Amino acid sequence: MIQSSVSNLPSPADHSRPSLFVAGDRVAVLLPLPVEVPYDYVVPENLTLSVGDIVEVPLGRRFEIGVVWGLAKGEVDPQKLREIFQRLDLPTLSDVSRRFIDWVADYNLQAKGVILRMSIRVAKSIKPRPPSVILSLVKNLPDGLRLTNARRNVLKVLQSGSSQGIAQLAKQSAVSASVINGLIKAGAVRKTLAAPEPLFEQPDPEHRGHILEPEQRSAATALENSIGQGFSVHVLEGITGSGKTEVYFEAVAEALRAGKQVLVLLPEIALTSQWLERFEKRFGVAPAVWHSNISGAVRRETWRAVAESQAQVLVGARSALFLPFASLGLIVVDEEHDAAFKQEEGVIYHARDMAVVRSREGDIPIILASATPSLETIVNIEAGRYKHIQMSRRVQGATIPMVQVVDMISTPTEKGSWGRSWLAPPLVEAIEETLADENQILLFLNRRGYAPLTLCSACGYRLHCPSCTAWLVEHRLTKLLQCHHCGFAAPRPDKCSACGKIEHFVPCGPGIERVAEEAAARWPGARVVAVDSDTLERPTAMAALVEAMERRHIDIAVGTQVLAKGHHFPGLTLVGVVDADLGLSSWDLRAGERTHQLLQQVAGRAGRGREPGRVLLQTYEPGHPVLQALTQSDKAEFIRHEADGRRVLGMPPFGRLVSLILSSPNEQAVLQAGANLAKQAPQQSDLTILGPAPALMALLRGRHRHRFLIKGPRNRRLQPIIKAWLEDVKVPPSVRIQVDVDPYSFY
DNA sequence: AGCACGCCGACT
DNA sequence: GTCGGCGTGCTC
Repeated sequence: MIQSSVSNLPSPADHSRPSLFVAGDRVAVLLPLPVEVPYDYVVPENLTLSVGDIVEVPLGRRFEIGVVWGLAKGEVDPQKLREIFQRLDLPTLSDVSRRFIDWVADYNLQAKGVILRMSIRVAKSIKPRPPSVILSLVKNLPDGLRLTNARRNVLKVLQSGSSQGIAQLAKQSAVSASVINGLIKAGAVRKTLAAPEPLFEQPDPEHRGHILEPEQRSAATALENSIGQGFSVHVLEGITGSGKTEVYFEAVAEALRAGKQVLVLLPEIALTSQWLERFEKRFGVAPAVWHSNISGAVRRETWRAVAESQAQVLVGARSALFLPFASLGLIVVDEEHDAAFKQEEGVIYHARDMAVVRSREGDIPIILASATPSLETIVNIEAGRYKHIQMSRRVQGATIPMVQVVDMISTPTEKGSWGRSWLAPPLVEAIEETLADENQILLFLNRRGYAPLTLCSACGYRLHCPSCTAWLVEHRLTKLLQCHHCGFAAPRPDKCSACGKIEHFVPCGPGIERVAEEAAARWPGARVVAVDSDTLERPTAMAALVEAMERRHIDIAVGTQVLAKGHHFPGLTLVGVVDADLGLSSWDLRAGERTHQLLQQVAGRAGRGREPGRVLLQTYEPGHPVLQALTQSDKAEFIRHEADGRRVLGMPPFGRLVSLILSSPNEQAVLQAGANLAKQAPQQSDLTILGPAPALMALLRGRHRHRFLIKGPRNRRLQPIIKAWLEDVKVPPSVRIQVDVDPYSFY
């Protein structure tokens, strides 16, 4: 849906103006702060700057880094102008990067500085990397050199070749650094400086070509041919197990041959050790990696390596899109349908859509890969804006799993010694057969913890979060009731605060811990694990789990979507979806589409090895179009149904939405602000404005929330209208207004 | 984002 | 009487 807005936006600013600035010039410097516009500064004596240079400037009583954005407009009181302090020895931000930042800020109605911050946040703490020190023996030892034992040791080590770094040589010769410094001073050892060692090894496009099947080969060729040919969007659609990754690796290889950098975006959750292993197998070395968990030093070196073209391939989560690539030649967005690409907090943007914009600004190809492309993407294919490559065969003879619906109305669960059951007889039977065959089982339930709700059996009081509109979820692992929205956690109270009864709280509904409890009770010999984001907190936990699965140390894994994405377990032949209806009821225009994608993905975990796979979906609505589409494998019909529904309502991708969320700890202030905005709401016949209304999550982290939803036709830019509206209305600063362009979640 | 300025509650 | 809480507003 980005495409249409791309075409009717003004073309990027003309950069033909002079790009060198000398002493006395006034330049605009964009700071990585919540500022809408660049600030003006004066270029000092002895400094020449170009657009994109990273500089340090005085701001108030401190210093801040910023980027030269262009010539100053000259509207600022000359009294206020201050001099740029210095140019930093960092790579210049490219024209493309700067245009991209401008575009993203405009489109998402965010302050430019905030977008810049995502690009250069780490630059602040980067010191120039010290050159590497090379120590070597001089040809003729100086006369009168006093040779001690320690000195002899050092010379002996150096005789076998030069050495790097004083500390290292000292260690090798078993002496202290002062001995080496003494030898340098005496002229026996020569110290030379060289360029720092590159930290990122170059991936080799010819390292080990994958043998592709004919369908994969022709897909790969189409992608390879797009490299170097300017902007294009290819959608690589292939069912799970069809080998999409190996296919787009060939496009990556082609970009490397052309000397270009490649960015691969994955949803955070799919960025796994298995993916990295596949990359290393194909290219000989690991790629550079970028996500929210990488630590300071690695982060800084990676940033620099990307900006200096040292790192040729970078794989990362959505924030990697804003890295200042010096010579980007290809972007791949894998699992493009995944809602995790939508950043929901702080700076709100959709990484897949912005990636398309980044490609267009850089005039390079982009590949969107998925087994279940989003409706937005499908509509773009049908309109001819995106090229479509389809793969419909699983590689290496693996078959497509058989999907079967378990109707929970006609085959209800039966009680057992462990209490209520969550597994209906047909699923129980399938599990027993699978256990007997010594194969593995995945029970999928997208609910963390033990029980999603706890209530008082005496009065019906439900335990809820004190600062959010949400139930507290019981976690037996930690023995705490937790709020999944704000992090509130407390032990279960003994006494009901409503009726005063003691010990009357009962868990309601299943989470993965509870299903695992049942499985362990039913099949005492089976090895059962429960896996959700809580149990995978340590970074090594996932790798350990994958290994345990591969070595068949686990029979039944009960897990949330952390288990459903990006993994390949050869021994897994049965997938049981405990509650296929979860997610269908929530009021969210993409609920059906998302559930379909998620279930398809889960189903794809089954039967990726030699044995055929089987999928059972427990549901109370066996006739629902989402489930019909899965059992009859009639995706096209489902998509048509989904598209028709949205077209009729003028919903995305056939219309545009912007959501405004007003929030404050003070409910009165929110109501007042909502009323003020409503009074001034733009009145245009083709716009629909809904609200203000309490948000679904009316209280979140102690803030009261009300929202507006603005709906307009697809060919209409809503941003200028919203911008004018928000500038018109004064809202007390205690009320925060979050603008969400193309909203995905509606809480 | 920082940082100062400002206006109201408990302290050496 | 001041110290300091964080609400508010500004930084070229």
